[in-house]
Amino acid sequence: MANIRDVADSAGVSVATVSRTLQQPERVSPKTRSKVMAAVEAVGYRPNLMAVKFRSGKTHNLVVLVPTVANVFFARVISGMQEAAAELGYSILLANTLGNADIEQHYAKMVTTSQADGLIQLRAHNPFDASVINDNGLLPMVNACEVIDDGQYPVVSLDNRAAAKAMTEHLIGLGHTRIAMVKGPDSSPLTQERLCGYKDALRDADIAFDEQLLFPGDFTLQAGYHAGETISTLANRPTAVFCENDETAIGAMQAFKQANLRIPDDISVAGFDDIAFSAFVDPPLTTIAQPAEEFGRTSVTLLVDLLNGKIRKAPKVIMPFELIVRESTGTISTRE
Amino acid sequence: MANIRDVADSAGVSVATVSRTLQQPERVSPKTRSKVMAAVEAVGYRPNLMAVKFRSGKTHNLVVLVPTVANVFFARVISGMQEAAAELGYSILLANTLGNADIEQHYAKMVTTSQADGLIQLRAHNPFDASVINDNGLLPMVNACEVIDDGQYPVVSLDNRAAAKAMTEHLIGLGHTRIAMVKGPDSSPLTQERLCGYKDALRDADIAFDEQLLFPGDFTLQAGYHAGETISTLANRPTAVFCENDETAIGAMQAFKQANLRIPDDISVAGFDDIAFSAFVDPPLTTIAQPAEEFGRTSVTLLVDLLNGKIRKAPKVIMPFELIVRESTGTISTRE
DNA sequence: CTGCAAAATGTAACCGATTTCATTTTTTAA
DNA sequence: TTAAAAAATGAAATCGGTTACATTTTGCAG
Repeated sequence: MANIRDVADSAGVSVATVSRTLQQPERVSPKTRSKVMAAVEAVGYRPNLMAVKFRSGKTHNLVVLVPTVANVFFARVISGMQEAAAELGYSILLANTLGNADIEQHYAKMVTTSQADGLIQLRAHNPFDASVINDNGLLPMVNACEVIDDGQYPVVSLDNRAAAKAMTEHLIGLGHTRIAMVKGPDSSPLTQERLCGYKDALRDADIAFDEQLLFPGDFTLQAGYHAGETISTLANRPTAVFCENDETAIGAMQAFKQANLRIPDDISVAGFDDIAFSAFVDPPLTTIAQPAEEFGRTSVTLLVDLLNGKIRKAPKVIMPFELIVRESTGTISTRE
Repeated sequence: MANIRDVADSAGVSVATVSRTLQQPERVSPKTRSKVMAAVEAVGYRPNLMAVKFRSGKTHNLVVLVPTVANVFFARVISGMQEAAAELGYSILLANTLGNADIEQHYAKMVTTSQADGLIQLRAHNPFDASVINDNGLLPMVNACEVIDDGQYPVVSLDNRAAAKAMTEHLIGLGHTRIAMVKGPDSSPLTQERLCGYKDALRDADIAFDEQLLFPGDFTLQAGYHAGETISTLANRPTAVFCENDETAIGAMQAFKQANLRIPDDISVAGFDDIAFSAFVDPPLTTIAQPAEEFGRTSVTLLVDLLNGKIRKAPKVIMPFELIVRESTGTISTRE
């Protein structure tokens, strides 16, 4: 692989001149410039950006820790990140952690070992072990989607509580009073926040909260299906089910159909995220739309600002949500 | 950020000794070793891996060009890659190209500028421009899923023709003779290969190929829906529709339902890929399962072998497929 | 034509690790 | 006790760029 010295020799100039020709062409004479450019072509020079990054101490790489790229919502977030990163001259190092602490550690270490400038974490979990944090103070991290809101790091999130409340109110508005909820993992703050919003709405409507109407889930189709099966067989079946994400809702809908329940006549189903599939299931799913791509773009922008010292104290960005009413929710059937 | 010299000073040894302590502990005396380890702790040393990679000339980074991470099939492939890469000590640099040539170029250049050791391309397109190829001969690339089969690069693919033939035969076996096909982009070799398989099966069954039964698509839900709408209104409607991927099939199913067509009584629908959603739509989708994660794992393994010079000539790995018969395909309804 | 400022170019240090080769210290055998 | 061999350690080169500083060349005014 030809290096800058080869170019310099071939052009009969010094390496400094070559470097200048490529970085600040106006600083070299036109004659030299063309001589150098010709030499670059002649020897097939490609700069070793590893060397550049090493010397500059700036990698222009950003690590993104995503629980799973198989989650359609995250896929959209990532697209947004990629876009913003490209514009700002950064590359995304995507870590599909799959909930595996080792993988998470491995990629997080890229920041502490100068392989990346910063990190975006999409889970509510600090990937840096204590020793690192104590040694170096805060690390360049932005926390998005599912956040730890301790004011330490910049945060990009949704008002999940308000969104869940809005959805629950929508269901209440349709006349439902027995509204089940299929949760995410209890360890996830998302689950907690959305549960709070659900309770808020019930309280406001003077509907007693019933622990029995909560069903466990983990944001997968399978979990939704399983919850749906359980709910189908219930003696005093709820008339509406609010699922904490669309995958879960789609899984549950499938179970209801197999139990010969009509949606929404027998049971209303609502999701969260507005993934592409939601509009193409039968019936189309009522859900909460999140600006997923915008989450990604904002996270990247924020992180780059942080890296450039443009941020004093950790900002908290709350993204807007939108209630998307489709056909999976409706009034209680009179035929019951 | 503490560097190796700080450690050396703190421990009262040379940098060489520090390096050896960390790389080959058995080469230093136990006394020195503990002294150095203590110093490492004391100064909070984290090796600058950028420097290491620069010097060694090996980045242990692999670039992956994926058309879109929003495609659920690719999401699975990526998971497999990440897994294999982690095991082999490599990191994945994921480029969500979104069909954008600039992004593709940007990431491909990471290989030619020493920022990554190799590249995996999931599209049938050589991302390196001619100049690079001419200068350096073949670049370390593996082509997977949608491949350019010119024998230049290692390839990991499916026998798409055979798979499409198998699916078409399944439909013919159910009694269908008017079988529509919703294609992918015509520019994609996948489209071509699957179309060939479709024709193969028709020919074997002495069914005339009808150009009118081909519908354009681009692997999205929207395209499937659109094709489905068109097909619904056809005078001489086909009794089965073979879609070139699951997203398309799910989109088409939605259109059929809205046109009050029963699946599979009025029309059978088949997909390709066996994404997770396929089992959770109504009715569950008949499709071709591809070992997506295995695609990813194999691609990475192959690329690493290539990098280590363990490969003489470009191998061609054909992955197995499986016909998954669910409920979206059936015999023609007698009620017609 | 001379002198000086500005422009162009070159020399060499530097980034942080690894590694070769040289040197010192320790161990072993005579 | 001493010489030779082995082990431990250190000094310095190296990877490929960038850049501060030094030097040379050019341009222009007097």
